[in-house]
Amino acid sequence: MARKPPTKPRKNASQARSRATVDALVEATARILVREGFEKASTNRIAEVAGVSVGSLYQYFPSKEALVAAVIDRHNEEIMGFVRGAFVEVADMPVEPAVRRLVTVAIESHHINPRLHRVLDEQIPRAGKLDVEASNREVHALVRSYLESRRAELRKIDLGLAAFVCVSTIEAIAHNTVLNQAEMLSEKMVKTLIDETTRMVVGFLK
Amino acid sequence: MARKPPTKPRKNASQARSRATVDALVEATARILVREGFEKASTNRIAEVAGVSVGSLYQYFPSKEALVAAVIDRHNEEIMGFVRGAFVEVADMPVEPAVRRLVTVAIESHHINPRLHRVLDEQIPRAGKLDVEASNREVHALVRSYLESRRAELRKIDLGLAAFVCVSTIEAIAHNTVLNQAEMLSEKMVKTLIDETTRMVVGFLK
DNA sequence: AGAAAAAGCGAGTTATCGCTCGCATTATAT
DNA sequence: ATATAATGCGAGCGATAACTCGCTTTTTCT
Repeated sequence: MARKPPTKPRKNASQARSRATVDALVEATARILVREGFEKASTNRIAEVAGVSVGSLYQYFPSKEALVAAVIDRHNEEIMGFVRGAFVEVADMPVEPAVRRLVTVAIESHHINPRLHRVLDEQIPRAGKLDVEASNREVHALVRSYLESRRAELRKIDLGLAAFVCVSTIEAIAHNTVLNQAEMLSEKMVKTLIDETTRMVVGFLK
Repeated sequence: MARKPPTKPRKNASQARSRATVDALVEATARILVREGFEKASTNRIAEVAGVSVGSLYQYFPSKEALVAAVIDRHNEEIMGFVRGAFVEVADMPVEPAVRRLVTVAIESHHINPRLHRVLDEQIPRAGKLDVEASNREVHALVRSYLESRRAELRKIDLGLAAFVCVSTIEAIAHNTVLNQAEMLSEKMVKTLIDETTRMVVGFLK
């Protein structure tokens, strides 16, 4: 008897239907954030929408913040999936088409879940925002290493600085395009915008 | 007798020491945001730090949000003061030095109260963020009208689009420079960054 | 000086919300 | 079958925070 000490510190991994519970909780949180806003996302409400009890919620998430962080993480990973794929695609391309592709992907990736993206951007008090910062660093590193591989095509410039400028620029334009300009963007406008952004960045690098 | 109906709807203008009270409240809010963070900025605490009572607070501000909005407004107006000045300076300059000046001002303006700027950016759930949006529109209009006045120097390009790209780019680089890269920036690095950003934007426009 | 209005006060009300805890149900192991 | 662990439940506790209200103090006006 007494195989093991019951080990119940809090927030354990899962191995069956508990997975479903965790998923339901994260999904419910995302839905509430989108449909009712951050303020309405109380733990009781989240549990209710997820169809589980508050008690269950606290078995898997030590705090409300952890839950929101999980939503952010999930969304972030979706986007990073796209982005990493783009860098693989682009690895052997010359600068101009590569930049064009990356700009396009930056804009597309903001379309994954724009309503959630907006809420996360505008309403969530990201204290440490460790995840986002990690993604930023990763993107920076990816850009930098691509630029290194194409150094021959580029003018003399510090690659760290170049990567910083490229990432900031492309991200900002993609972000503002999708979130600020509402969704009233014609296909053609977007095409023009991609052309112009590409032109600017390529002109800067060469 | 009965000169006027007592008119006490809430949140009236002021005409004496009440100005001081209002100022103290806004200032206290800003200080708490910077020193203790958004979560600690309760109305009771704000009143305490301002040296007034909660009751007085609610005579001038109908809600906590109104107070935070006032802080945002004040900070925004400080920055917009700089920015408007820059556009006056720049009005008769050719594109290259004008862009250089605007990039410099964008970076400088993030140095006005960086700690507050960071808190407002990271911790404040800006619901409508009407003020910020208004500032954005104003900056966009200023850039656009400058570009119009220099149309002869520019390549053929839609000026609205050009303004959008310029504003997004310069703002993002300034923002990331001051807030993300910590404050570990040498004078020389900043100079290089201004050079490179100017080069990119000017190259894009011409 | 005296009255009325403006400004200020702060204990208390009300409500919400994060989170716990003891117990019930379901799955796994022997 | 029965013990043991895993999962789930939800009423309720404790804390906190936004905001009110009746009252006092200060200023303004005549």
